[in-house]
Amino acid sequence: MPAIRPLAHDRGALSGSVDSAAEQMVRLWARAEDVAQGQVSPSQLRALQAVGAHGLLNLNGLAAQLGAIPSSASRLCDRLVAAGLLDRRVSDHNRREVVLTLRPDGKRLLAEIERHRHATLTDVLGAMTQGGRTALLRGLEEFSRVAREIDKSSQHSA
Amino acid sequence: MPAIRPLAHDRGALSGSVDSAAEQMVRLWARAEDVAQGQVSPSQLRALQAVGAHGLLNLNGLAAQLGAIPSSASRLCDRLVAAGLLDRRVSDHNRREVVLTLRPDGKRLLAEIERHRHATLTDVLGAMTQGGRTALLRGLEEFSRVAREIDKSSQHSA
DNA sequence: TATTGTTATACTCTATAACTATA
DNA sequence: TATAGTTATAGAGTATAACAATA
Repeated sequence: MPAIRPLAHDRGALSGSVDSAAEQMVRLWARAEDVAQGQVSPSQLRALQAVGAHGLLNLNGLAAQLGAIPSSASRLCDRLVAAGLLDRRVSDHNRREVVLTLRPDGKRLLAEIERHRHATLTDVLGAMTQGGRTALLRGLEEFSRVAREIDKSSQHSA
Repeated sequence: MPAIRPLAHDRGALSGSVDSAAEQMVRLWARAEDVAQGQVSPSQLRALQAVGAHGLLNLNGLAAQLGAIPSSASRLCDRLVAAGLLDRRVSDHNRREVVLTLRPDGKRLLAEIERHRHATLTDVLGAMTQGGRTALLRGLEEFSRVAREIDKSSQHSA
């Protein structure tokens, strides 16, 4: 705790501005997933995204990614398999384990969301000034780098 | 559709960079709500946030804010009232309507999340360079302004 | 008759606990 | 015995449909 923090007040005000401005970005980000509405539930989508991000997962791994327990993940997979979006088969190396992979329709769904998110973002960026775009990119890149570092060090202390 | 878009490729690449950088910000934003885990479910939290943002709401209004139907909102309110976070009373002006307001514990919960979000954001901003902070603020403010405009005009066409 | 909510009913999501199969 | 998953069972979230109360 430094004895003198002359910028503390300004920094608090700045984070308030960033906070409210970031809200719009968060909203836009989340709305891309609306294209999956009617096809899969939010939970099912998170499961597909977890499998998509990790390539191969077993059931405990999926549960860990979702912050859920294996039985919940198992039920989720039941429905995703029934919907033809996910493949669940016994591992070649350990017959206790299952291996979860995306089926083509599952991959298509994730790609569709990503495409939609990218298109919306491109629209907004295209309507911004060149200086605004440059500033946003610079600011976000430093932000995400610093946030990752802080995240890492706080996990060590937890 | 303009005939010539020389910047189309660059713009697409830029939105990809912004996309991945923004992901970290979205994650940080969402994590603030983890402080409510164990107290209320995500759905209940969204309901509290909707009431908090609008001050007064009737049940149809809440359902509209949640993108749900009145019966679902009614059940949500049952549990929030039982938990002492929400107040549901008959309107003075129209005895068909109910008026939903936050109880002190409900307000405290939302304030706690906001405080946590603000603190995390302040930590990250404090670890950034002055130039990075300025760029981020400028970029986000223009982004959110433009995104709101596009949102508004797309609602008109929908 | 139209509007505002609530209540049955049913399906999904989730957790706990008990179970099977494999190592 | 420990590990990986699955299957009862139960509570919460949600929608449809039927209902009561008010305007």
